[in-house]
Order: sequence, then structure tokens, then C-alpha cells
Amino acid sequence: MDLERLWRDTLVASAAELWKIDLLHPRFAPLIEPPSDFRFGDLASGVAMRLARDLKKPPRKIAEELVAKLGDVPGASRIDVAGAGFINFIAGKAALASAVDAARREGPSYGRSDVRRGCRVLVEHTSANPTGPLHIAHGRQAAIGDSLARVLRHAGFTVGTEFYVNDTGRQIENLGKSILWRRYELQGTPFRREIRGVDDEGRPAAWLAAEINGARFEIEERNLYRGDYIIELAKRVPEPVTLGACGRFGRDVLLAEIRRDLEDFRVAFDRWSSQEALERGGAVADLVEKLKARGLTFEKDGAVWLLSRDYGDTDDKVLVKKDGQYTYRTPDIAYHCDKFGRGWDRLVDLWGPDHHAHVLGMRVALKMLGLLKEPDVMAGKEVSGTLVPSTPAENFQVLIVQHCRLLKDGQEVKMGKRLASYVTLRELMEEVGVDAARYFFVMRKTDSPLDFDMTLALRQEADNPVYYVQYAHARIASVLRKAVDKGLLRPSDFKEGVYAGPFEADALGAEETLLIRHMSGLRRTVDRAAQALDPSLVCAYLYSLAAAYQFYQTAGKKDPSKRILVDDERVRRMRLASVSAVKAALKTAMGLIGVEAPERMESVAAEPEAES
RNA sequence: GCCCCCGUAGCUCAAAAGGACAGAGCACCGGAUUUCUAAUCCGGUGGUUGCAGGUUCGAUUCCUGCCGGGGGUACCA
Repeated sequence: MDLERLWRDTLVASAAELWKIDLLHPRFAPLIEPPSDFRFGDLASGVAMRLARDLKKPPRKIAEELVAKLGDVPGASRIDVAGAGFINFIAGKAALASAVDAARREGPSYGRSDVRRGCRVLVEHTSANPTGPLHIAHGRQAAIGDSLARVLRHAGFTVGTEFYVNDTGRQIENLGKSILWRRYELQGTPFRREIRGVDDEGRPAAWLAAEINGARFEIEERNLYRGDYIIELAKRVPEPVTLGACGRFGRDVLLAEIRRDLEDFRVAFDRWSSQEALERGGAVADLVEKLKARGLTFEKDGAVWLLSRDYGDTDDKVLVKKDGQYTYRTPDIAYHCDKFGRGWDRLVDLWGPDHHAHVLGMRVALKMLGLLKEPDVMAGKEVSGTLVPSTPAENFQVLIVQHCRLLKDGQEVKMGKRLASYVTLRELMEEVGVDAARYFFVMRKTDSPLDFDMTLALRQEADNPVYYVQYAHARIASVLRKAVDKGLLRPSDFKEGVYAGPFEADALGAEETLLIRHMSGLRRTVDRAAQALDPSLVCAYLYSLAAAYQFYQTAGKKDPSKRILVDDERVRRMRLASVSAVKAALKTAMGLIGVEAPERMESVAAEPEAES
């Protein structure tokens, strides 16, 4: 039974009868939502306040009339009018009990909804160039992208995840040159530094050059990859060592490393899309031809330009440079066409802040190709059937994943000079663990810059949210173990780590009610997180449910009658069922952000110090 | 110049689609433990939500202007 929907429909029906007003109109939304404080009740409606002007009556009076009309509502034990005119719904014990049962029974599926079944959304994220190891900025993208995919799946979307591999072009050429340069260096070839001309920003350009077997080899310094990993690659390039071989070798090794890092970070992709394959298959050339044929391009200074200004861009953009090479955006547009062509209804991309300026360009290009669906077109499909009407969304959305600063002992961890690279994701994983890393990366809104406090992530205290949440789960597990030890439960009473036996709803008390109200918010949280494309809401849910539980269990310290394992079997079973439901909900929600739910917490202090 | 994001407690951040007294954590002060793992909890101090207008029954939230901070603005990717 879905109380939210049930109660909402009751409100709608009553208002229609009383005043012939359709409360489903967006201006009355949200019709029903969790109250600001769960002490008010299970769900609340502020609709009376929004009706005040239409009905020319004080909100409280409207609320009272509406409540009188509602009469007895299924699942509710009481409906109050409070404050300026809020209507508070208080669930009956049977309804609370069924929530407890649902969480225990559904486990990993708890909080899932199916209203969006059939909508196919493709999440592309991370997509780091295979020219170096993943660093923490990629880590944040990966954590958010993967969590978002899990959340969308839980919210009922059919979800795909992709990593776009820039495995050809300038970057790979520069990678190859960098490796070859190191290779020559290792062989003792002397390089000289020359200042020649200016770079694009008007500064003197420095080049490294050498004569090798009578031929000149040179590379502009700013294009060099200088990390130590380049030297390692240079040592390992198989013969014959050519520029192309170096690029391909480096790319393949680094891509394999990226895949391994992501796998260890619990980030899975359904598909790795190769730019090289796309170009080889002719998709990019076809795109340019198609645009030309439709008269959407022009030629100037030997380059092919897109008439993007006519479609809302700030400038016309180059598709094919005068040297015949594509700009970065041309294969990128082709790739997005490809994604739509493979049947996805909606594309969500996660990009770094340095790509911010390209959002508009991509939107415009898709619009020119007739692939972009404007908000109103999407709205009909998405709104229908959902409990919370959607903000109309385009079928192409970009999330800019903001910068992430690493802090250690209150100081920013700067770029490692010797390595000439940022702190790698691998190093971060090894230092703070996958759970803490993923939780911290997802904790803040995607478009807010994040300060990642490594000292805090390692601390095993309440101020570290990931430990706080995991500890709540482990504490429940501990109580359940205790119940077995004391002979109060048998192993056969358990299913998936929770007490699966029956309990009497009448035994539920005020403390459990509060706990269950917090727990019941998962479905709504997932719905909202999917709607807003914001997995940080899952962290907020986890933290507040964990806090509610920590409060609940600690209350039993002062007052033994509030303990879970009390003598009264009826109360005890009710409490075991309630906390088991919380345990299941915590585990499910942690799963949505890729964090493990431990059965017991082991103190770091008890373990031998890991020396590096 | 233009575009985007952000200004909330001393610090880091919340505030659900415009609603209940703007909430947490840290820090500071004071309490609770013969434990269901205190890795916890409770209480207290702390706010003109950058400034000025506007819309509204109601604004941290929406609109306008200003001040301050960050990012972006390639025939690089």
C-alpha cells in the first residue's frame, strides 16, 4: 500500500467535491510531502495555504473543511490541522507495521519505484583520456556518475552507463611523443631546449629537439606528459619503437589501468565507447556530410564551420580545421548522435568544470540535428504517473562536476611537483578506503566545489559521516547477534541478515514510530534524487536515518525499558522487526552510493599499523 | 566584455517545488556509560540568510540592481 498516493488521491477527490478544484494542477504541488519535522506526522500538506486566494478564506478554515470532508482515511489514524493551515497525516499502526515488513521483505529493492518503466537513460561519465592515471577529479565524477546510475535504476529507469574513450587524435599523439621522448632520453640522446615563436596565448613557446638518426625529433614542452609513469611506459614499449606504436602502447596500458582503478572503485560500465572505432566506422564523416547537405555549414579560411549562431550559440564553431583534422567537438557530436541512435531516450553526461563552455555548443548541435527534445515534449512522458511531478527536463542534460580539493590536517594537498600529476584515485583509495572516498565524493551537491578532508575521512568518530552511518548499521547487527547469543532468536529467524519473523503492530510505540517515519522516506528520496540528478540526497537520507537510530538505541541506556532486547517477548519482537527494517533500509541506501554496510566495525586502533 | 555557479552560526554545510520557530556537524561550555560496541546520546552558547528594492497571505528560496568570491569564454582536447 502506498500511503502517499492514497492520501494524495483522497485530498484531490475531496477538493473536487467541495470546490470543483483540481489539485493535480502543478500550481498546488507538492500536494503532500514529508513534514519539516517527523514529530508532526508521517506526511503533510500545505495545500490549504495555496487555496487561500482562490477560495478567499483563511487557510486554517480551508484545512478544517478539507479534513472534515476527508473523514476516515485508510491507513491514517488521525489527521490534524496545525500551524498556519498544514494538514498532517498520522499513519496508523497497521500502516507503520506494513512499512516495517516492506523494508525487511524487499531488502535491496526497498524504495524502488516503477513509474518510469520504459524510459531509457544513458549516463556517460568519467571518460578520462587514456593519457595518464585517474586523479581525484575523475574519482568524484566516477563516484557521482556510478551512484546516479544506481539511483536512476532504483527509480525505475532503464539505465546504461558508458565511458567514452578518446583513444585517437591529438592527445594520443602527444602521449606517443612524450613516451618516445623519454625513450630517446633513456638511450642517452641529448635534447636541447629552443624558444621559438609564441604559443596560442602569445607567450614564448619552448620546444625540445634532438637529431635522431639524421632526422629531427621535436616536441613543444606544453604538450608533454611528464609524469613518472611516462618513463615506465618508455622502458616497456615493444620494438619497433615508432611514434604510432608509442601512442598505442601507452594508450592501451593506461586504459587498462583506468579500467582496473574503476573496477576497484566499484564503478562498472556497460560499454566503453571508442572514438577511434566511431571514426573508423565513418560516423564522424557522415555527420559532417549530413550537416553540409542540410545547409547548416559554411566554409571560411579553409575550415568547415557550423552555423551554430543561427541556432542560439554565441559563435559559429569550427567542425573541420583547415588542416583537414576534426576539432574535438565533431566526433563528440557524432558520439552523441550515436547514443541517441542506439535507442536511448535521454542522455545524461557528467563533465568537468573545464568543459563547462561546451554545454551550450553540444545542445545547439543536437538541436540543429533535430535530436534535442524541448522541455514540454519530455514533460508529458515523465510527469504522468509520478508522484512528484517532474521539472520538465530536456533529453540531454550535462552535470558539471565541480572541483575537488584535497585537505590533509587542514592543509590543501597540492599537486605533486615531482610526479607532475595530481593525487591519483588509486592513492586516495589506498589511503582512505573505497567507502569513505565514495561517500565523501557524493556527499555534496554535484555542482558545488568539494573539500575532501582526508583526515576526517580516516577518523573513526561521529564527525565522520561515513563511519557514523556504517556504525548505525553495525550496531543493529550487533544487537541481532546479541539476541541470538542470548537464545532469544534462532538463526532460522533471519533472512538476509534481518529478523524476518512476525510481530504485532499494536506493540509499536512512539519511539519506533519516529524511526519508521525516517525509514519510510527512501522511496521518496530516490525519486527526488533521480529527478534532480542528485545522489547527494541519498547521503542526507542515510545520515538522518542513522541519527534517528543512534538516538533510539542510546535511549535504552538510561531507560532499560527502552532497550530492544527486553523481557516482554511481544515488545521485543516488535523492536527487533523495527530495527531490522532500519538495517535493511540503511544497507539498501548505502548500496545506492556504492558504500558497504558492515556487520561489525573493527577499530583501526586494534589493528597493526600499516606501514608503507 | 559576455556566460555559468556561489555568498546562510567562528568553520564546513542543510533547508525537499514559496510554507511550521532557518537546521546539522565541528569548535566552545555543561551533562549521561557496572553498555544492546560511548565509534553513542542529551542540553547550552552562537543568525539583520552579502546589500537595496520588488512579487506574495508568507521569500534563504522567485524577479531587478549593486557589492564580493570562483569558473569558463580555441581552427587544444
